[in-house]
Amino acid sequence: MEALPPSLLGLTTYLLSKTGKAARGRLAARLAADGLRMWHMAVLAALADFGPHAQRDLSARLGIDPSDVVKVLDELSAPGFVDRARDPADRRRVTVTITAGGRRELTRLTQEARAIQDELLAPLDTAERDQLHDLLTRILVQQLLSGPGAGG
Amino acid sequence: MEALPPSLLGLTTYLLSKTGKAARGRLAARLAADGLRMWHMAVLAALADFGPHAQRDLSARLGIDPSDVVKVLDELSAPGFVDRARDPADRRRVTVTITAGGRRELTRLTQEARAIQDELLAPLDTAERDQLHDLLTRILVQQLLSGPGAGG
DNA sequence: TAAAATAGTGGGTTGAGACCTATTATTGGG
DNA sequence: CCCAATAATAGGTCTCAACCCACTATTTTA
Repeated sequence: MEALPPSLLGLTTYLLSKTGKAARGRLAARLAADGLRMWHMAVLAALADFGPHAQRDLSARLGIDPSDVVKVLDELSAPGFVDRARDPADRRRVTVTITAGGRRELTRLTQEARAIQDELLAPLDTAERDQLHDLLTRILVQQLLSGPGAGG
Repeated sequence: MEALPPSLLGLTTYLLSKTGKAARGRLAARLAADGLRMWHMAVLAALADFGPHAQRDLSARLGIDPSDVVKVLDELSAPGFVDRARDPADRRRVTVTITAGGRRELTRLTQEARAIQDELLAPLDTAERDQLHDLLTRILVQQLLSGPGAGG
């Protein structure tokens, strides 16, 4: 087994990048089996957790370009995972709502994500998994604060 | 501040993917300032840590396609970071060696990677950073064993 | 009520990364 | 000595993600 360069393995940045890629890759593979990608799951999750959104609000919440939201929703509404309805109060807006089928799909995807997670985190015991989750959460929170809307 | 969906934040897979992307993104940005990408740094690190390689060996060690190695080396030899010399013992092979300039560049890149790391891991204390590094290392090691050359 | 701003949409571009094939030079086995 | 395998190389393809601009419909504002 050819070893990877210690210069790289010593960098947490590199480890994060590499394990993150593995996580993303596995998740993406499962999503692809349903013809979906990452953003599809994120949009379903946002709609399930926070209720109906105008497309613009989905864009803002998830940090995805408005024109890309359109495309993702096109693909989510085709199999009936979301409903798009013109907002009668402001007819420029389209209110997006998750359907029962969409919720079922999200549940399925979430279960599969947990299965992937169990494989990925196999070398860690429960306490270590919680620890990892906590550390990553704190990093991400800081990212969100210092990143896009910094200084608020 | 619009919150991200808890459905996603509860998945370690998602956190890994997200923080990994942040790490990769920041590192890539610094590399891009020197006209380099991830693989350039990985190749320099491999050459610095393990000495000269035939291109095929670089390909095997880093898990990068042989034809992509060619392109990366083209770009590393232009600024003089590596030397390519035909192997006299087997004239099909090209022995790639890192130059003094290449080592200097790698040192610079590594320092910048550590600076990025300090920003990224700012919310964690030293013990927590070590802990994170350890957890990620164990995940990655398992990845490498169960992944490409599994069952050896 | 005319002009400016906003929401959604369609149709692109770009860059990275992974992968694939054909070609040339060289080596080693039959 | 001929053939198969190997090393490097050139020149592609494909997907994903992240943008960006132009256009239409609608609402808000001055």
